This record gives sequence, C-alpha cells and structure tokens, in this order.
Amino acid sequence: VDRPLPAPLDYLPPAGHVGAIAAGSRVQVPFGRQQLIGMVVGHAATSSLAADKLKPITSLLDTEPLLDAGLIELLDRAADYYHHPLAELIDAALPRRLREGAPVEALEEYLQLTAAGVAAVAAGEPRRAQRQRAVLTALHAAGGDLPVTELAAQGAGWRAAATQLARHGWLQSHWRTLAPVANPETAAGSVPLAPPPSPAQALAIEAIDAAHGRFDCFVLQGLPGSGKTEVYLRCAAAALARGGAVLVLVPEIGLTPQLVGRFRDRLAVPIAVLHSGLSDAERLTAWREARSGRARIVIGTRSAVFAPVQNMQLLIVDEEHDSSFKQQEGGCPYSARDLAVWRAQQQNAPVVLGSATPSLETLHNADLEKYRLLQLPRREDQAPPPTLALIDLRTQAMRAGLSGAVLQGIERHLGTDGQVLVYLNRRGYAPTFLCTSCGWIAPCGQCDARLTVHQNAGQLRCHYCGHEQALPACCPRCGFAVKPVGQGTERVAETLRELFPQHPLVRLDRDVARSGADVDAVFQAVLSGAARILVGTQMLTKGHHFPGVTLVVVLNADQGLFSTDFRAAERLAQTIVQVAGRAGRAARPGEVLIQTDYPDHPLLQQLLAGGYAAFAASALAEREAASWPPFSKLALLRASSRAPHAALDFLQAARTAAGAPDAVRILGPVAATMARRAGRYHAQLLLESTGRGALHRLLDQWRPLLGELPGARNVRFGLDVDPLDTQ
DNA sequence: AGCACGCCGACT
DNA sequence: GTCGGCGTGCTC
Repeated sequence: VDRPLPAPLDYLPPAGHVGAIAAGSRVQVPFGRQQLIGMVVGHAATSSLAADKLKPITSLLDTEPLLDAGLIELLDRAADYYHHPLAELIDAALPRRLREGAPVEALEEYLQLTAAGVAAVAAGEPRRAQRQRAVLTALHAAGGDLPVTELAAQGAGWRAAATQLARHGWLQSHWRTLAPVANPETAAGSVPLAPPPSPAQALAIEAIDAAHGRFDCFVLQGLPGSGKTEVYLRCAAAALARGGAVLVLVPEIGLTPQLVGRFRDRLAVPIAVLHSGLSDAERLTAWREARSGRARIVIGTRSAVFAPVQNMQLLIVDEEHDSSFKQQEGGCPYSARDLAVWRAQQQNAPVVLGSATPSLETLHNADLEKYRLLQLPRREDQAPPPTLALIDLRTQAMRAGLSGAVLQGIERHLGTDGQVLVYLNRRGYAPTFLCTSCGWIAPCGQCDARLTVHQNAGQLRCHYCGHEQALPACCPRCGFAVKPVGQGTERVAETLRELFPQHPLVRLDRDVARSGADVDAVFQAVLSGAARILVGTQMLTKGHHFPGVTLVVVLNADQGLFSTDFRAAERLAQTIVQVAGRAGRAARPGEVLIQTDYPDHPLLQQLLAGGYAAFAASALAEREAASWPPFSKLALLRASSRAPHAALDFLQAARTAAGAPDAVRILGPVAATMARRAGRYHAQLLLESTGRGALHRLLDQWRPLLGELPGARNVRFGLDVDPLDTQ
C-alpha cells in the first residue's frame, strides 16, 4: 500500500478467488478502517503475522498485471539497494491516476447497431434526417460497431443524431478498450534525409547494433555537434526494424525539445513523451501508449526509466552526467542512469550512455572495461575544437563583472558578425543588497542565505525558500542608502545592452524562460541570428549547439575551484566543456574566455592543455588517493528539524546506533552548508566504505533502527545512497 | 500517511 | 463534567 511502511503487508486472497493473483496487479485491501488500493508484489507461503490478523483482499482491480515481472524485479532491486520502501518506488513508477484506480487501458465509447437498427437500415430509414442516416450508414458499413472517435468524421451534430437513433432503439452506446493497432510495424525504421555517418559514427553504430539481443553498456562520448544524436537515431531505427521498442532518457525535456523533434522527424513511429510537466491525464495517456506497445519510442525524464515499454531492445541515456537523473524532491533518491543499466541487463538489451563530459563514475567503469567507450571526434566538416583562454582578473579593469579583455573580445566578435554567449551561474540582478553606511546585508528571514536582488521585478528574492519582498528604498536598520552588489545575469544583460546597444541581446535563465516554449524561443532567436548576444545560466549548457556563436565567455569559474564538495571540480569542468562546446563552425572556430582569479589553478590548466580527458584522468587519480567515489561507496543520512539542534541530536543518536562497523567510516554529524533553509535546520551524517558490500550490510541492519531512535518523530530524515551532493 | 486512542487544560 | 489540543502507536 502507498503508505510509508518499511515492508509490504501480507493479505489473504480475496474470498472465493481461485489461483494466484499475478504480481503487478492492483487490489483493493482493508487497511485499518480504510480501504486502499495496493499492488501485489509477490506471494508468500507463510506469514510472520498470526493467521487471525490476516485480512483478505477486498477485490482485484486488474485482469492483467500493470507492471510485468521484469519491472517488479527492477523496483524490488532498487528498493533493496536504496533502502527505501518498495511502495515508494512503485509510487515513482506509476502515474497517479493508476494509483488511484484508473483502468490500465483507456475505455473508448463505441456505438453499436441493434437488430432494430439493422432492420431500419434495410427499410431505408430514416427517410428525412440526413445526419441520422449518415451515422446509421457509416455504422452499417463498418459492420455495426464503431468507436465514436471515428464517427466524429461525420461532422458536427453526429452526437445529436446518435442520441435520436438511440431513442428509436436503433443503436446503443457502450464503453470498452480500443481495438489494438492491426500492424504496429508500419514504417518502422525509416531514416530519411540523413547525412551519411562519419567513420567514427559508423563504428559506434555498428558496435551498438552488434550488441542487439544481449546486455552491453556503451559510453558514447562526443562534444556537442559531434553527432551523438545521429548515432542514437540510427541505432533506434535498427531496433525498430527488428520489431523492438526504444527507451530514451533525457535530463529535462524542456531543455531538449529538439531531441524529441529529431526522433519525430526521422523515425515514423508513434512516440510517447513522459516528463514532469505533464498533467495527470497526459501522463496516464503516455504510460498507456508505452504499455499497449503503440508507442515504439518512449522519451522521458528520470521516472521514465520505469516506463512499461514493450519489447524494449535499446536504452539510451542522453547527457548521462547530468545531475537531474539523480536529484529527487520527495520519495526515493534513485539514479535513473544506474537503474537504466540494470534495466538493460534485465532486458538483455544494449544501453548507451551519451555525453560530451561523462561522469567520473562512468569513465571509471569504462576504465575497468565494464562499459565500452566509443568516442566521436568532431566531424571534419564541422568546427575544430574551440580555443580556451584564461583571463586573469587580478590584472584587469572591471566593469560590472566584465573584464576589459572580455569586453574587447565581445566587441571584436560582434564587429565581425559573430555571436557571443555569456555564461554566468547566477540569476537575478545582484546576489547581495548592501547598506552603504552600516554594512547591513538583506538576509532571508527563513534561511542562512542572502536575498538576491531582482531589479526588473522590484523585489528581493530568496533562491532557497522562494521568499519574496519589495526592494527597500533605504536601509531598514539605519535608513541610509542601499545598493545591489555583485552580478547576476539580469545585471550583466543590462550592462551589455548599454555597451552594445546596436546588437540585440537575449537572456536565458529560469526568470525569463519559464516554459519549454520560452526556452525554444530564445534558442530560435540565437539560431536565426536575430539575437547577437546571449546571456544565461546553466540552461545554456544544455540542449542546443549554436554554430553562429564564435565567442563564449565564462564570467566566474572560481566558485567551483575551492568548494568543500569533492564533486565541485567535476561539475565545473563539465560546465566549462559543455558551454564551450556550444560555439563554432568549420569556417570559424569558437573562442572561449574564462574569467578567473586563479589562472594557475591545476584544474583550469589541465582543461586548457588536455581537455576533459586530461582533467578526468587526474581527477580520478585524486579521487583514488582520497578514497572518494568511484573508489569508495557513500551513503548520506540527511535530517532536518524546526528546532536548531534536533536534527544534529537525532543524527548523533543514529551514529551511536551504528556502533563501530567494520570497513565503514562514519563522518559527522555536521550541519549542512546552508544549515537553515525555509525555517528548518539541516544536518547530515556521511557513511563511507571502500566496498559496496560492507556499506550495504551496515545499512541493512541500521536503516530499520532509525525510526525508533529518540527524536525520530521530530525530524524529517532520509537516506541517500550514492549521494551526488554531500554539502 | 491517516486515523485512532489517550491524557491534560479551558470552558459550560 | 465535557470539548479539544497534539503526543504515541498501529495499520497485514
């Protein structure tokens, strides 16, 4: 049942039921004094509960299971690995409507000719009503039975005609599932108007395709513009041609609308799209299309890894390094990328992990030859790699966060018909609002954060809890003048508009681009050349390649250089390579300027000298020396509380309960980096082990104790296995 | 998560 | 003597 219980409950079969109910079927069960919808996840010959405590299932909702045995097994394995209740994973796997009891297959209204109706047609009835006669004739021609969706072709008014006919007793309406598509193979695998693959693409396609029918994991590494999508499309076409279906996972649909577009344009099969922006009804429809086998390609975000794709023969994880495959608001924090590999294993299908900047975990697996690395160099007809240069901020005159060298570069590129992309990982106008007299800095009342100035909106906003307030005209403490300090995208855009008024500028961040359509409009403005300058946050680093962009500016590389988070360097390197990769075409390679106070920093030097590969090699060596993932396994117990110390106290008790385990180090508890967020105090306890086995043995016996600890009721806590963020 | 039970303080 | 606050425990 969908309740936060540690384990599934035992029920007896429904009264009078013969045989076992298939796992994956929904049932209605008594639960306390309520009736809930639950799911059968397995069968037991015995129960730890006394026989008189067992209640029978009230009723069975499905004649066929919703989730096949493979998916149940995947969910079970994930629940085990992440130490979360199975119910939470089923929750993630099923559209809400299904959890609430909606039928597995959509019911369609059919109109059916009655015997009297057949006689009426034979007698030439109705003589005068044209509309009624048309409906009756259409029904008769179709053998007396048609879904109303097809009657709608009779034009407006068919419903009124049908109502009249039903009143005569000539037809009746009934609801049932739509007849399956007669020939789902039609047009599968067509690849029209495709450029011939490059030799590297051809090798990759051949390798992936040769793995059909068995599990193999490929890492497809190639910069933006190297043609990863072309490899996906051709491998997908081959899988379709064999009658199979393809599951494609993407970080965020909103940021990659053109990927869906390319699949639609190139592969003439129904495609279902699953992402967080869908309504409950749309999500249910997409899920049904996958399950019925009607959709041959399913493209979706994180939870689509559980989509009930029929006869899946290929999995693709695009931008596999992206953290949105892991982050999780509520429920179980699972890695959709890692589960995709499990799912491929189970399906005996190849899986492709694509990225210009693969995660160190994935590269390590390639080093171990668990995964096979396929590299796509840039195609010869496309841009050579951009040249990277560091701008030493210590020697530069600055104007609103832009150095003289950068401004000159922008001017030079705009003057020669180039486009300029400016990346800054900070939205809003300025990150700080400061009193020029007493030094007061606008704080968030609910968080340990400063409020960000949003000049256009005339507001101060907290980027952690969402608090908003009007921009004060003077210091609330001393009454003196206040001013914004520092730069956000809004201010950088304003400055560049002032400096280059003749060159149209567009901005891309969460404040200006709320929907996928907004993002697309910005991309189109840049691609069409209407916009000459693009200023934005990491939304820029995802999605499109901009051949017209000749200069990329990274305004502040430094916050990733000295972070306490061991993954900060990896993220920074990925961001720089991804944003740099947006630029350039064959005739005019891109130039990348990175502003920094630390031009001698080894990370930046490595990136400059040897690119991402050099960075990754040395970062992996560092991780090994420090025994961080992928050379060790982590689990993080997070807790938060209203009272300042309750979370820390709880974690201390949790640490004590763990004792002194073998081969697992326990670090903490410590307050989180931004301890107070939205009025709650956050803290965490880190578990680290060189072996997966030792860590999971500890978690197995430790996790069930947590709920019983003193104070457990006053804190919210959650276990994160393989955390991305240890801050 | 719900929803009960149960034990204390504020009213008729 | 009763209403209702939320702390605690249970749901097969």
